[in-house]
Amino acid sequence: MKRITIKDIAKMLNISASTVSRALGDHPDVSAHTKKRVKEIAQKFKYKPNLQARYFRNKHSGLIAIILPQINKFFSADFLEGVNAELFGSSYSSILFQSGNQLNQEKQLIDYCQSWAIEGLLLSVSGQTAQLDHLNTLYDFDIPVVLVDRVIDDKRFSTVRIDDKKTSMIATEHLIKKGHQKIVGFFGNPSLQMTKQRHEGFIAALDKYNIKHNEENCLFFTETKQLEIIAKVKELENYSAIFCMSDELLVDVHYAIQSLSWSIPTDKALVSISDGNPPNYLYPRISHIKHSGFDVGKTATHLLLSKIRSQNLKVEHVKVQVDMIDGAST
Amino acid sequence: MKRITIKDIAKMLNISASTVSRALGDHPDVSAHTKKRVKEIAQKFKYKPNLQARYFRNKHSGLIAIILPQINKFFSADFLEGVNAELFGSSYSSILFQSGNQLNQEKQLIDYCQSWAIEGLLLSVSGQTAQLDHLNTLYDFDIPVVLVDRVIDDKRFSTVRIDDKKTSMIATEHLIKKGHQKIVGFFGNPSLQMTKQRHEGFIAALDKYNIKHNEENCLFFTETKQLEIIAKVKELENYSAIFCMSDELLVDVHYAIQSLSWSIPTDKALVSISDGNPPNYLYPRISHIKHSGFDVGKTATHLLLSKIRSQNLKVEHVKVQVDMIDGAST
DNA sequence: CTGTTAGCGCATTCAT
DNA sequence: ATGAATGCGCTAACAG
Repeated sequence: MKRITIKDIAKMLNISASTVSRALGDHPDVSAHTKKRVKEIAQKFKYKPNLQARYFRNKHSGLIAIILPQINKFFSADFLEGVNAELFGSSYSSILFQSGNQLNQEKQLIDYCQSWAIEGLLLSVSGQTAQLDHLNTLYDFDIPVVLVDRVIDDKRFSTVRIDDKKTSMIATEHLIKKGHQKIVGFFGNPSLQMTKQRHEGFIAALDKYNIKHNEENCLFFTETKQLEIIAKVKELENYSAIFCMSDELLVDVHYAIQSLSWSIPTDKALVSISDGNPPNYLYPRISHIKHSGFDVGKTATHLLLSKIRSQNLKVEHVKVQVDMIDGAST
Repeated sequence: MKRITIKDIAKMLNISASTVSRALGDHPDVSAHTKKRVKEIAQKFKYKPNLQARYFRNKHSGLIAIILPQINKFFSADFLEGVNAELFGSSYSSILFQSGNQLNQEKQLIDYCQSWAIEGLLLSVSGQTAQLDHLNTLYDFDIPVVLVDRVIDDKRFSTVRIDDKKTSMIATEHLIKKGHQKIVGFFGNPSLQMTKQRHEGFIAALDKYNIKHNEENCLFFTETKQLEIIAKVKELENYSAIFCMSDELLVDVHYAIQSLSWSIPTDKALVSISDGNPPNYLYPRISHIKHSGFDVGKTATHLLLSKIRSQNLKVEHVKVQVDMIDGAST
């Protein structure tokens, strides 16, 4: 069966295509009678407007693109839910891509997106991305970009994320206030700005309480390899508490602790920055700062849509609210 | 700055738009000289083809839609990775929607997708979906649909999933072979066909070994509420082993067991059908049947693309390979 | 209230 | 080897 178009309806009723278009759009100029006839036919033959054609005609694509390094289990799922929640009913749809955490793929995808005539982009940069020259064209063509979560400083683009430094500072202070002095921090890819800032916050908290530290207090993992992490955890007998900057690290550290038959929080206290999922099914519940992917997604999308709609070109840096959630791990 | 079109390039070079179009497409008829000039200008002014226009002209949208009940942490992320992996370089892009596990939203989205002139659909149905009348139009218009994971029997549509019954049978047998006779099964929404089949497999395994059972052996949870699950687990002193049909259930059951200070596998053995993630960071490692979302996504997308490209209208029911992975929980 | 015309960007005839 | 003309489906300006 063939898809029916406005023209087809027009022919059937011996009226013009524009009248059909207007009738379907409930334009006030069209008589109730005509509207009724048009809508009946439309219904009967399952007419669906062709959005590609409509948007094309109106010179806007109705598409925004999302580029993530990867669709990982923890943050991304919530993030996408947030984006979708905000997009629902907005007349915009999202096309989703993953850069595989590689800069050259990220570049390719950004090019590709532009061919799709996207009207906006939500970007979480790859671990290899150090600056944003590959967004020049988007900027030149006034296509709004909102950087999320993993961001890079660039005065041209708005960002939505948590206050990484403050967040990890709070988490670390939480441990200190519980009486811990020997604290070790687990961090991800050190080339990411997010990692740098979470690291800074960790150090700042230690400094604030005059707790001595050196390089050994901070462990970095470019890729989270469970075995490597377990090996490291084994060597932490002198520490009484562990800070994890992400869920990826948390789950492996937690596993390591359990496999060593250490108990939480007696032998090792544990705190994490997390999307809030693993802390609720790891035992005991993990004290964490909730970094809600949903909120980041929703907020970023809201901002992006407002930019698209109002040509709001003011650069904003939104810090999403975080909450400290007390578990039994500290 | 304004985006440049073929026409603009044509004007700049005082040649016709069709020549530019051909030059950009490396059509053999165009002289090397012209090609060079055209490409230089294109590069200089950052020309990007407008895919919407191109696809529109060629009467195909280049879009496939993905509709999931929700983008949950466990299965969906891997699934989307699989889809994207297969789509990469395919000249197709995906638009992603979530039905919120509600039939009316699912219907709305399917309508909406058709307005996008999608060329194919990957659908995992909502928990409320009992039959597939709302796919009639897609079927009538020859738009291929592949049902994934959560499927519904319908002779019109291909499916990609695991062999649910066999899978849970194997998992249950695994427990039985380890000497367990008192086994309880945790199941999700009982209205889903997936749940029914996993339940059947569970029962079949018990029957095969002449293990008596009744309704109390099988617990169903329409929504996975941790508290409810913990309460149930508490009552399982007479059982020596637990089967979980999904990761969602596994993590909560595991938490419950730990909170009761029962040890795994001594007090309770534990086996699950899983995407393979939680089993690796819960302690001890959980024996599970790996239900790879990635494989399902990749396979389903591959099938969908083949249907789109070759008008392959044969209905196929693909069962994705699963592996039993021995952990320390059994 | 309705019809005619035109054009969004592109690729494909059919010319030359 | 290049150009002119056409139309994909839709809507908006203009005309009546």
